Amino acid sequence: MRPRKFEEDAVLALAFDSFWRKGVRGTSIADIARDAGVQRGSLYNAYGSKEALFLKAYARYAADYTATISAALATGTLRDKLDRFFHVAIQNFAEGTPPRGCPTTRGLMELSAPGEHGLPEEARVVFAELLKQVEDELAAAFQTGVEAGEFGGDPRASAEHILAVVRGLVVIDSACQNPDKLHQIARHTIDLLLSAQTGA
Amino acid sequence: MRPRKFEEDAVLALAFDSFWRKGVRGTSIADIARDAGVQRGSLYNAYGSKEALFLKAYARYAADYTATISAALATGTLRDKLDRFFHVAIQNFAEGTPPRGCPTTRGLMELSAPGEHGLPEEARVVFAELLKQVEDELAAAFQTGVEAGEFGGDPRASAEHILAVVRGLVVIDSACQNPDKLHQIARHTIDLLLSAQTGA
DNA sequence: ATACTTTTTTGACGCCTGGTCAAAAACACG
DNA sequence: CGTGTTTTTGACCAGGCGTCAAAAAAGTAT
Repeated sequence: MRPRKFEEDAVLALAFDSFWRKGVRGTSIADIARDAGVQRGSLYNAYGSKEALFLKAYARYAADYTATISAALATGTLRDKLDRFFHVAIQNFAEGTPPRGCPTTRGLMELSAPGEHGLPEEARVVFAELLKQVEDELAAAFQTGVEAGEFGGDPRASAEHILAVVRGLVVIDSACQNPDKLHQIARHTIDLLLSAQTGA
Repeated sequence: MRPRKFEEDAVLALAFDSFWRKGVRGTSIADIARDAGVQRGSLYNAYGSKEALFLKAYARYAADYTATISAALATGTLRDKLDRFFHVAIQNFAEGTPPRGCPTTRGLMELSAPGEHGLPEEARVVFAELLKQVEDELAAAFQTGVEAGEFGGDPRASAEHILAVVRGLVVIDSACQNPDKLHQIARHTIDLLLSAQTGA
């Protein structure tokens, strides 16, 4: 056996940074190879394809992201949790100049029809799992709120609602580049959910 | 002068269909040229670049789309309007097998940083205009609702909220391919907005 | 130590894509 | 019927993904 000459984790981090900023289709293997000081062929030998490399790099990101979300939903009142949730979610994609955007959302829009060239079905599953996990954690937070008498609505429906709004914020930010507006919408969403169904 | 040999409108329609299904980066000029029975060079002569061709094709789509939205918001109670709005919006991107997705949302995620290769800043402006127009029409519908005593919330904030949810539905659909879930979320959103702030 | 095995690395190759360009062809107009 | 303008055409380039066979490097067994 011969060991890898390059730092696998460093390459993955570096590659994902580019995928994050420019999308999968927008980044070339040659870019990654140059930045990493590695030959293109080595990357193909190690990962097989650009899409496979992306999936491996995305797994690292997903673990980080869900950990951050979990932390935001760990303690405090339901309102505290939702405030922090929106804060970290918005920060994740609205950060940087220009903002990096959301790799999950961008990835979902880069999915290709079967047979076409692009992100494979496998990627859809991975993206869907991340969304599901976030939704589940939100639902759990609402459920806790119900049990604590803070909330009277449907936990599942509310979680789905929040998830939709957050995904929408990603898209809206790409169009209008105005973080304040995002936070306004987030605030309004929280008020709507908490005020409407506190007594039910 | 020598007139164009190809039907400009037919080429634009054909091109946009491909952009819609596969994204701008995912469609090649060669594909469009082959489908249209036109030489690649002719397209470059007529439009200058793939991005410019997309922008021209997108303008046709945008006019159609906003007309559809306007029609949905034209008559009936506020609830009727919102029901129809979500219906046509969801139909627009969830139709087809596989669903075509939303060209505006996909386009926003294909925007490239200045200097990079991809959809230019000009495209962002066009996308933002479409979103703004939809938001304005929604706000007007809410405003009418306020004047008719059907609604007691903030028209602008409510319009922004709806817009965010719809954009989110596009993304969620890409991940989970379940139109029923989309309509559930839409229904929940409408109920939330209308029930919470009817009396205020 | 030396040879063998296994894996990685390397660099050349093929094919596709966006884009350019100059020459040829087609049309309108005087 | 010529003239001039525009479109069309086809060759060309750079850069992108992916492949492959040969070379190099390391572990392992003798």
